[in-house]
Amino acid sequence: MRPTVHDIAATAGVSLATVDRVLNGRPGVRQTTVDKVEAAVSLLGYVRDVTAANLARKRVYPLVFIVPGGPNSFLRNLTAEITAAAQRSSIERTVIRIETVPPFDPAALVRVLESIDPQTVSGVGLVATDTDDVTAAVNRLVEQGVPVVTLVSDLPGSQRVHYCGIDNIAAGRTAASLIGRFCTGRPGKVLVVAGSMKLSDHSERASGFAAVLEAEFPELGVIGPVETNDDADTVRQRVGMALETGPEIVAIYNLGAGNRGLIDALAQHGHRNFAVVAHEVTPHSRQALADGVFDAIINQDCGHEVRSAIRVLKARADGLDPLTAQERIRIDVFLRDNLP
Amino acid sequence: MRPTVHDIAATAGVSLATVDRVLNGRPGVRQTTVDKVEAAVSLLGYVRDVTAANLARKRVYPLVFIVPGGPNSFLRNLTAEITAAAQRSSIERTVIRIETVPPFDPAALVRVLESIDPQTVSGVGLVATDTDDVTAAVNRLVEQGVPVVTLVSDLPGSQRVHYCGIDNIAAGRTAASLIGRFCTGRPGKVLVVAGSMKLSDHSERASGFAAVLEAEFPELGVIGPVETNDDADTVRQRVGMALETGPEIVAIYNLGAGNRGLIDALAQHGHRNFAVVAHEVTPHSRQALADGVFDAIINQDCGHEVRSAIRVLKARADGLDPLTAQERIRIDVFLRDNLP
DNA sequence: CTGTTAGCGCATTCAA
DNA sequence: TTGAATGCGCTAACAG
Repeated sequence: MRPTVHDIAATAGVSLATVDRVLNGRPGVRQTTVDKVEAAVSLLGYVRDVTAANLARKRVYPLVFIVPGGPNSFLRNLTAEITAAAQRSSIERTVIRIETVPPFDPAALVRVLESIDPQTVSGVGLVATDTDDVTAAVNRLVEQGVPVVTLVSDLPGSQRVHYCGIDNIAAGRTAASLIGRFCTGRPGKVLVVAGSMKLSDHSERASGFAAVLEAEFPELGVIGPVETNDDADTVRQRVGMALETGPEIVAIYNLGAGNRGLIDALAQHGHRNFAVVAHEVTPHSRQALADGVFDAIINQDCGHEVRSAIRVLKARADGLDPLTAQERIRIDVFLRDNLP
Repeated sequence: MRPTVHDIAATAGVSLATVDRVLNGRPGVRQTTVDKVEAAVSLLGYVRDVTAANLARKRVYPLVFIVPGGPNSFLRNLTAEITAAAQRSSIERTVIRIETVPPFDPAALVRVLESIDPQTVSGVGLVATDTDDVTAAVNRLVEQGVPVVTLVSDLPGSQRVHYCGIDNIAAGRTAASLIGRFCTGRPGKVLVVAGSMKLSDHSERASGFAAVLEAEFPELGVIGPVETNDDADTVRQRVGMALETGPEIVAIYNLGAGNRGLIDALAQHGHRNFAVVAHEVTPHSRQALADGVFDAIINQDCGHEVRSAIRVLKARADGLDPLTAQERIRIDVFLRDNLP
């Protein structure tokens, strides 16, 4: 039977209220009494029953998630996962609000961040654009005591308490290994397509990719990255142009969104045995993988990311830090055969 | 504010005790009263606060895990994860007992299963050998009302309530795709090494592998599977012999354990550019991947498996079924670059 | 068949 | 600076 506050009170020779004050670090207790209580705690090996505490306190965790809008399948899926989590709110004692902002608009992000009331919000998650104003706004919030986590794309220089997403440098390296192996010695160029180098996830993938390609597959060179703002039409145009004018292209790595455009361009071109690696499983990319148009998809499970973000935010709101092992988001590599 | 039992009692015009009886399906309530209460429940959209219920009931979940002993790194890691979960017992209201049995010994498994008291145990997890006696013992337990889940290796014909592990057919298919792509048209044989075809995970991997190889890479044939009982020494010997006598071997797929033996055999042989795919990240296999001896590792996260098993078992013990989406165990594909 | 009452482990008024 | 008493949402005796 694990010890309770009653046991602590008894062995320390004080009342429940005093035990509670010490446990929660509230003022108004003489140092000698504090010591007595703490002695009893460590003697009995007391650990607080968080569920009982939350019950007594009627604790709820008001959380805000800020997600870019727009047609991006992956982000829509992310939003859906947040909505699903919101549905489970009553059982998880959370109150989740989703704020949609225009994509690629740091100023809008900042505006929402600044509108957040530190008194009534116990945690914030956002898909960040890596710019100074956003970093500053995040830092301000953290300094006001509101834990902030980044989702999908990190804010490396900021005070955010956690990043819920994959290691994008490793993801880029993985893409390079796959493409290098799939080409097996055939010399040529790899066309790299990105959304925006202002997104830290995109720039990290690009650098990891280039590093491995240069070091391990010197027979392959890089064209790009060409930036498309994650717009499918732009992807289609830019890839189409590149394929026309660059007959030496043997592989394509799309490290951003807009896979639909890539698929269209490839179809128009009557694809000529390119090795193609892209990111994120969506209806389109899944079909392309099944059809053999894509050779591999690198994916992050945004359901995991959302659930992890919520766990981390709740834990930090209670002043404790969560099990990091459980919170690592994996780089999924999907071939046609292990698609879930 | 979400409704409580008090609200139900008030709108149904009955007492708390009656509400409780209806909610928990206890007998001794007139049908008309039951209806009244249920009407109130659905009217107010009541959902029970499980944490409060567990608090009041002093609920604990006594769980038994049955794991094969022996030197197998993966299984030792699995055991470690169960132990880690047991450490969190007090907070998760579980009481976890680990039973170690000799590996490849169905009779021992059956003996432990039969020793389990349905009155005092609320759930069982086991790494199963796919034999009739084990299936029968599992079915008996389930019929006695004890939920049983399989870990790592399933018992397809049984009444087990859930399987916590990867889709092994897909895993085998994935291995075949990787090996096929890595060999790129070079004809030859693939040596397939397994522990025992009595393990459903091994036999499923073998069949998935063979299917894809045959359909998509006809230039590659299969040698094996050779069975090693997951013993590293046996693996070393059998692989060594095969490499001596089979100069046409261009790739190796070890779908079982004993990677250490494989690594040794390859080293002795002065490895001649084989494509090598193995299962499970362990200290040895990780090193082999880093050294370029292995080309890919297919992995299952046994920490996830254990935590999933516990969630499922707890949920079933309470008569509810868990979110399946969250409980799917993924097939991890690790290259040198995305090793965690 | 139904209701009253006393807790589960903890937090929090309100007095002392 | 400390303690007694009440309640969070739910379950479980024990009465009626």
